[in-house]
Amino acid sequence: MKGNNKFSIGEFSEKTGISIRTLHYYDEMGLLQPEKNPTSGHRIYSHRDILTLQKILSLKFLGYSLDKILHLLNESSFTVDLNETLSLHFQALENEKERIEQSMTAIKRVTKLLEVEGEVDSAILFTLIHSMQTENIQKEWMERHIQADIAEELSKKTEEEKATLDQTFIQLAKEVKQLYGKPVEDPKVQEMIQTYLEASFAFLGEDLIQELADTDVEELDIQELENLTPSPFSDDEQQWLNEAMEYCMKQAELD
Amino acid sequence: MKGNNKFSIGEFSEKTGISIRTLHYYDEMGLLQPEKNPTSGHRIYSHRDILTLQKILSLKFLGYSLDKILHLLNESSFTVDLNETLSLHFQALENEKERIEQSMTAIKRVTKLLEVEGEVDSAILFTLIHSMQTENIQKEWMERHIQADIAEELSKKTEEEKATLDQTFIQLAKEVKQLYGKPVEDPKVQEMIQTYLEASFAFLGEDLIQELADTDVEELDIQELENLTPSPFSDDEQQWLNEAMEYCMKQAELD
DNA sequence: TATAAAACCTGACGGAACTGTAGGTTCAAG
DNA sequence: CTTGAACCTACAGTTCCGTCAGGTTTTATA
Repeated sequence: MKGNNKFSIGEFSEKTGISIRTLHYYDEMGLLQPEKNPTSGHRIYSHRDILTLQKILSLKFLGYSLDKILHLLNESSFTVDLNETLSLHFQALENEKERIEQSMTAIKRVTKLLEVEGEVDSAILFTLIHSMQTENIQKEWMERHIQADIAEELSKKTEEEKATLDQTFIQLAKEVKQLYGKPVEDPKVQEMIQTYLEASFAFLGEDLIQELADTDVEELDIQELENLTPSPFSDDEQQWLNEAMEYCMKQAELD
Repeated sequence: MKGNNKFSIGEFSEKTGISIRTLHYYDEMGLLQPEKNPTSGHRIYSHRDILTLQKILSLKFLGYSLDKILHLLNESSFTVDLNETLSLHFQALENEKERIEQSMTAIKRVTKLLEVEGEVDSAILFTLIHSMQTENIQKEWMERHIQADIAEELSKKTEEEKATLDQTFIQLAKEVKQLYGKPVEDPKVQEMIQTYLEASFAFLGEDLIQELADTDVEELDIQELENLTPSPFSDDEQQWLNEAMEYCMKQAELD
C-alpha cells in the first residue's frame, strides 16, 4: 500500500484524522464506500475518497445530519435549496449560541455569589439559577401583561445590578429561615422586610414600581408567573412571609 | 386531583413544561420519584417535587449530566466542589461557543459567495468550507513552522479580505477547469496565473510574501499542510497547474 | 520460509437523554 | 354504564460513534 494515491484504512485515517471506526461506520451506512480487495475484504481508499470525505465533513460542519448528507451526496443538484437550508441552520446555531451564553452568564453569577457569600443554601441557589434560566420566559410574560418598554428596561439591567439583587435575595432568604416563627410584627422581622423592599425598589426604580402597581393582572396570570419562579421557601414559610409583608404595607399606609 | 398541591402527571407536565415521557424517564432512573397511588399506580406529584425538578433543571442548565445530578441530589454536601465543576463547565461552554461561532462564520461566507457567484462548483465550495473548518489547525501548523507573529497576522485578516480571496480562488478554479489541456505557455493560461498570484500577493502583503519565501520547510511538513487543505482539482489538473505556475515564475525571473 | 506482530475484518453492545409506540388499565363525565 | 381522555408498563429507536471480541490477512523479522 505504498502507492501514492491508494491507502489502507489505517493510512487514510491517519491522513484525514478520522477514526477507523468512523470510517467503518461511514462505509456501513453508505456515506463513503471505498474500493475493496475482493479476496481479503480490506478497504482501499483513493484520492476520490478524500474529496468525498471532505464533502461529508464540510456538510457536517454546516450542521447537517449524516442522514441528510447521504441524500445530498446522492442527489447531485443540491445547490438549489442550499441557500435555504443554510439560513435555517444559521438560525439554529444562533439559538444554540444564545442558550450557551445564557448558561455562561448564569455560571458567572453563581460563581460570584459563591465568592461573596461563601456558602449558600442549595434551595435558594437553585431558585436563583432557575430564574436565570427562565429569564426569557419571564420577559415574555412581562411583555404580555405589562407595557413592552418596561419589560425591555427590566431585562436591560446590568449584570452588576442583577448581582446585587441576587445578594439581597439571598440575605432575605437566610433571614427568613432564621426569623421564621417569630410574630410578624416583631421589629426584626419588619426590619428585614423593609430592607428587602428597599433593595427591590432600588433595583426597579420609582417609575417602574409605580407602573407595576398601576397594572392589574388577573389571578390566573399571576399564578402562571409564580409557576415560572417557585420560591425556595416551604409553604409555611411562604405564608408567614406574605403575612409579614402585608403587615409592613399596612404600617406604611398608616404613616 | 383538584387539590392545590397534588398533581397528576398531566397537570405537573403542563405546569412545568416537562413532557410526560420525560417525567416517566426521570422517575425510572430515580431522579424524580413522586408518590404513587398504590392501587392504580398513577403518579402523584407534590410541591416538593416541583422543587426537586427545579434543582434538576438548574443543574442541567449548569451543564451536569443526569447521572451526576442523581448523585448530587442524594449527597447533600455538594457545595464543596461546586466552584470547581462550575469553572470546568464554563470552559466547556466556551469551547462549544467558539465552535458554533466558527460554523456561523463559515455559513456567512458561503452564503455571500453563493450570492455573488450565483452557483459554485460543489468541489470548490467544499474545499473552501473545509479550509474554514481547519483554519485553526492551519494556524497551528503556521505557528510551528513560521514565526508566530506572521501566523497571527494572517489569521487576523478581516472577513472582507477573506471573502475577496474566496472569490479569487473560485475564479481561478473555474478558469482552471476551462483552460485545462491548453499548453502552459498559452497567454490565457499565463494571464490567469498572473491574476491569481497578484490577488494572493495583495492578500498577503509584501512583507509576508518575503518572509514566507525565506522560510524553508521540510517536504514532509509541506505534505502535512497539503493533507489539511486538499485541492478541488483532479491530480491531472493539479499537475498541469503546478507546471503553469513554474513556467510563470521562470518567466518572471527572466525579466 | 516459518512465525510473530501488526493491521484489518465483521458483528455486537453501550451510551446520553430522551422520544415513540403498543397494548392495556383507570378515571371523570354524561 | 359507557365512552373517551388520561394514565400505566415495557420495549424499541434515535445519533454518531467508542469499545470490545474473535477471527483473518498482511508485513516484518528470524
